[in-house]
Amino acid sequence: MFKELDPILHSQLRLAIVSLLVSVKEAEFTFLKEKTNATAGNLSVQLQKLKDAGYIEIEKKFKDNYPQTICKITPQGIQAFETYFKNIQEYLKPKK
Amino acid sequence: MFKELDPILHSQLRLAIVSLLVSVKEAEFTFLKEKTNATAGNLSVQLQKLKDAGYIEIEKKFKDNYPQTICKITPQGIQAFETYFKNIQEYLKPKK
DNA sequence: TAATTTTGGTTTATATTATAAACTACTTTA
DNA sequence: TAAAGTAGTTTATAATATAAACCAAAATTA
Repeated sequence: MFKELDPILHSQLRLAIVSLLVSVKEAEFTFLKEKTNATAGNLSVQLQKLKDAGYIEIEKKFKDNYPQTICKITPQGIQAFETYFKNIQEYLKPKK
Repeated sequence: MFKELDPILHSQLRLAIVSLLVSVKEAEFTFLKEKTNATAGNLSVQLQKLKDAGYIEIEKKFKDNYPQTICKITPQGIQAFETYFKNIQEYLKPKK
């Protein structure tokens, strides 16, 4: 009845990150930080976990002399998000 | 943009419990255990947390000589579930 | 130009959570 | 009366989330 909710995605901040990335396809660290209201430390840790899970790619560059971290969702990440979406519906809709 | 997800409800097992209780209004411990596939220990702990939060009421009786734990959702619990439902939509729908 | 602040992060320490394992208390069955 | 089953609770541990502290370079200010 209740399917397992992917623990990587069932986290407020990581879900917000992935939610943003599925739409924009590419985002800077600072953009994600602003949109999610996360602290930099927390964001850094959670991005690393999403990367370790293969759900996002992280590219580090320099822009205007400053370090810049670019994040992109992977096909795996999209798939995981869609599955999470499907599975949580069961928890949200009233049972009969 | 992203609203806070009530940490009491943003837990796979507690969300499943509340999801069941909003529909049935009253359920036994053993019923919840079956439906959620939780271990008894985990279920016991999470029910206590939901009770501490004021989201459910727990009544302990005896039935056929055995202890029986009956759980009911409270108005606060229903309210919290509805709010959680609303808030998580933002995380689930694609951003524009 | 030396000190201070800002930017864009990472690492680490801690508090909170989730969970399983162990335990309790009682009942039924053999 | 010993063993197994029912219906839980308590406790110990592992996993998570998060903030605080830290780092390095760039920019600003004095």
